[in-house]
Amino acid sequence: MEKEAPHLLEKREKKERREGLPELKNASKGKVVLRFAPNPNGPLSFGHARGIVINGKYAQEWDGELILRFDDTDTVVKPPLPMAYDQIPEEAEWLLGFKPHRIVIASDRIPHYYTYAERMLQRNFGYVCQCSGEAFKEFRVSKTECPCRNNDVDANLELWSKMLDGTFVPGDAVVRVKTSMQLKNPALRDWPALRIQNTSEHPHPRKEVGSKYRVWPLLDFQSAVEDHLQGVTHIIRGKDLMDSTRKQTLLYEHFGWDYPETMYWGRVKVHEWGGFSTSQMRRDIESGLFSGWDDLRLPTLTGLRSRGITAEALRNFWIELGVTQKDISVPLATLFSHNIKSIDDDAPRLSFLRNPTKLSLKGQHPQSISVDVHPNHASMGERKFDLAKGEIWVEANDMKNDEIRLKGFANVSLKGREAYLGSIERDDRRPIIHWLSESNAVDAELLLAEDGEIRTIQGKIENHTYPPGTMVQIERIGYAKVIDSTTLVFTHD
RNA sequence: GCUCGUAUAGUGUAGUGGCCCAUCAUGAAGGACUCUCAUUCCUUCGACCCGGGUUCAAAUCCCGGUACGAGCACCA
Repeated sequence: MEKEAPHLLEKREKKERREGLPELKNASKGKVVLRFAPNPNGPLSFGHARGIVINGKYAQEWDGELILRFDDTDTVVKPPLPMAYDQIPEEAEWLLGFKPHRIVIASDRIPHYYTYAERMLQRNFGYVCQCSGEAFKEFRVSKTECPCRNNDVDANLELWSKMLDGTFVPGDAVVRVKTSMQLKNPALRDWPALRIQNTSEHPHPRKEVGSKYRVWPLLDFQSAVEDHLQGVTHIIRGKDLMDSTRKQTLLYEHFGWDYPETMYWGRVKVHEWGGFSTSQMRRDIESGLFSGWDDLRLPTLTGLRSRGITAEALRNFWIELGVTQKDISVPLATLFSHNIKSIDDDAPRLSFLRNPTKLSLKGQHPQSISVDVHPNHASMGERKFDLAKGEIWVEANDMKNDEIRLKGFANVSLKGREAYLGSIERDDRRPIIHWLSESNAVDAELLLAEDGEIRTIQGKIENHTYPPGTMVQIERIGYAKVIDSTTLVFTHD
């Protein structure tokens, strides 16, 4: 047996747990093109981060390209926000650590979409439909073909020109892709590809586009054509777009193109946030409910960033969730644990006192004492507390015990507002508290997003010179982000 | 209603017919270290939706059920 079938004797290797993202099908090094296509109707949100991280990670792993595409083809329902065109690329770069390789703006590419729409009409796999939405809905449900379906090519071209020249107004006509009205899935039956928008009343917010076009492609058509034009090889997106894939595949068959490989992820909810939409956030900001897109309470990328969540934490978080099609609900604690891993090593320790109470030191004490900036990294230096005045601050809450230890300093016995110095050595298990010397304490505020509100906690902070944006750990409280020398934003425990 | 999809510990996740009385993370509990309620480390807890079938063998394949989600927009 050893000679004839040695493989049967070999102990099979223990399967190893797959690390990172699942294998990309049909991929070859250097030839992968992916895209992330948000509607620029606001800055990026937490959910968008998944699209950027996953697509970006694959692009990186396969030495390919990531396209950032603005799907800004709606000027009425979800009109784009001009600032988003600048902000999104910056946010994407912050999150990825590299710039997207290409940026495509759909509203710049309308002529291309017209070209393919005309080709579709000429080859007779598309038609101009003058039925109302209601009327077509009935055809769709009853699997019957609408009369417009039998227009000949010339008639369609004639109607198409009326769409373009303004003879038709929104609702008068749309261009449909001929699939089949017999398709099992109603969503796929002769789906709409282009429609008319009233761009005099609702101009496109980009000045260079404005009211230039009346006819605009719908997502499925625009995206399908653009993916082909850009040579996209893999589409990874939410599973709510599964039927989109099926619609687009039918269009690709008409054109004789090959559809990219696809992967989908399910819906993600965050326990603590529930649902939110870009449009709703936009209204709430405009009405003054939130201070801006970077409001600490908002699940936008910029909001999370201002709260102190790092790009690295976000990346690791989304990669850990992977690309499963399950609909999931994650607790913020998961994101926070990634964030702690990302910041703790570099976070200087700082004291912040809530309800500060002043005590006077009684007994012999040194003029100053020094403690580490970071307990695990002596290289980060020391901070020095000046004790010449013999006055210190502690949190009122910590005065419940009379016998306490001032961290890094000495044991004290409390008698009212007087603290009698005891052993310098730690010789018992009394509670250890954080404290500040009077001369090193500055009035300060700790901002905290909680239950949809921003609470301000007044207190005393240890004087420091860390630049804005520095992530610090406030001892016994949690991690925070430095706004200025006397303001902190609480990140998480 | 029609169509599509998903179902593994509290929460995520690995697993594509035998390595699985099921991986890893997070969480919870306990402990070690530590002059922070931090970090790090250790231990423990805890799961294959239900019912059939195929097979020598099923978390893995098939059928049915159930639950949840999505699409059926002249939104993206």
